[in-house]
Amino acid sequence: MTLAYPLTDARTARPASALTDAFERHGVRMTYARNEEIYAQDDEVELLYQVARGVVRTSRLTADGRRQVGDFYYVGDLFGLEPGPDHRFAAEALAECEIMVVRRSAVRAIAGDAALDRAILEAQRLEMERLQDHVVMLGRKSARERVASFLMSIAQRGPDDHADLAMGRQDMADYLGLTIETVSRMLTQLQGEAIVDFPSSRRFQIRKWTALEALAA
Amino acid sequence: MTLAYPLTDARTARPASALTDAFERHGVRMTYARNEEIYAQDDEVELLYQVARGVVRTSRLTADGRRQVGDFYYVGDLFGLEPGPDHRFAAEALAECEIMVVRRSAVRAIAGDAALDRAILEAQRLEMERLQDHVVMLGRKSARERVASFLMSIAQRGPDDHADLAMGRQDMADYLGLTIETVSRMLTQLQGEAIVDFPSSRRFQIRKWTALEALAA
DNA sequence: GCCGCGCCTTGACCCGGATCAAACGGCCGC
DNA sequence: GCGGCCGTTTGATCCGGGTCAAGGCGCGGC
Repeated sequence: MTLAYPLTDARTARPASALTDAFERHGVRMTYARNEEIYAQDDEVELLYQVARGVVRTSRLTADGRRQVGDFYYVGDLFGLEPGPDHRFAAEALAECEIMVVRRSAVRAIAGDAALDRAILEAQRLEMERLQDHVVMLGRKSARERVASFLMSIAQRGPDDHADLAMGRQDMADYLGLTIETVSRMLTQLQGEAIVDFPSSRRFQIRKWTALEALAA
Repeated sequence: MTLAYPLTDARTARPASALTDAFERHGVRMTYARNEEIYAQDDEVELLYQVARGVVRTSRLTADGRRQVGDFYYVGDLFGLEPGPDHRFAAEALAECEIMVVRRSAVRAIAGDAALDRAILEAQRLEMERLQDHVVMLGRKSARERVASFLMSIAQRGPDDHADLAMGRQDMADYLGLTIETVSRMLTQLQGEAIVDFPSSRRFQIRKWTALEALAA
């Protein structure tokens, strides 16, 4: 993802500096290569993570190899906040990433840091709301609607109407509960209707916001 | 739901008495008729609820009338724990219910009640894990697998292998992201294979646990 | 008993999305 | 510039589950 403006948490639209400070003071900066695993499914939950550069995806593999992507995390986002004793989703770097990492115990030790506390609660809230939306989407939306919702949510992150997809078609498909072919077809279809425009396969622009909004349902 | 054993929280297998006490002291007991709304989608979050009798379902309606059921809550379960300022799912009584209700502010006032705090955290953890499982199910499982998982999860609640469905086929379908006809067909199919047995439409017994487990994936 | 009403099941058909297969296109190494 | 590779698109076909339309069945009212 290209950073169009200074380091802020795009999801809360609040400066992330207080949070970032806490991570700088108490945490470690790690670098992960493309597709490298940050933590595994069933790993013990003991760390808290923040994206400093790059994009992260969480995913879960079923016994027979089907994959469901949980979510994507961008610069400033906290992740790894699962409430149970171990991770039910793995986390991987979508592209080369820098991740700030702190131990849960360190978090507890510096509890009272109001900015950090607020940020964690806020991240948990977002996590849950996105899970709820994900359930509704997977349970009740058509392929076309899922793809439209996805493009909307990406586009809403940036200030202008041009946006970059950090992930490939397979990751989109596994997030949306579809196949790669269906995702591709829906994109072609939306482009054919001049609702969106893809100058390249990873970059797009929304041409008809209202049409896309109506589809996203 | 028929109570097979004394009032305990079936999901945590811990006696619910301490929790129940807190609700008795600080809360109000309410009665709701079948299909009555306990809180609405978009209502402000201000209360905390516990099922004392009956079964509750949460659901969300899209603009064009499609419905997704979030989850079902049984005797002892806490619900209404959404972290945002307002409810994204409504809650309704599946059958006649008694619900213990306390204000969030009262909860804050008696914070430090260790049993209550633990119970709330535990309920939040369960909520999130069930959302995660729901996402994987809706994203990546076939109709047959979804129905099988659902029956498994119901059966696991009770001590014996006979179980009652508190909900009708439409509620199951809306939980599983299917239609009522598909749910019915899958049940007939599983019964045809002697994996489960339905002596009546709301009561069933699992005959081949391993087969069902394999299906539930 | 018998009717009526809700809920559930069954059947026939259709369609959206999966599957299988091939072609396309951007990008990197040479 | 030219191959080869990987990710994406496109095409043809299939099939799981949705849709539409009848029955069946249990239950309560009369």
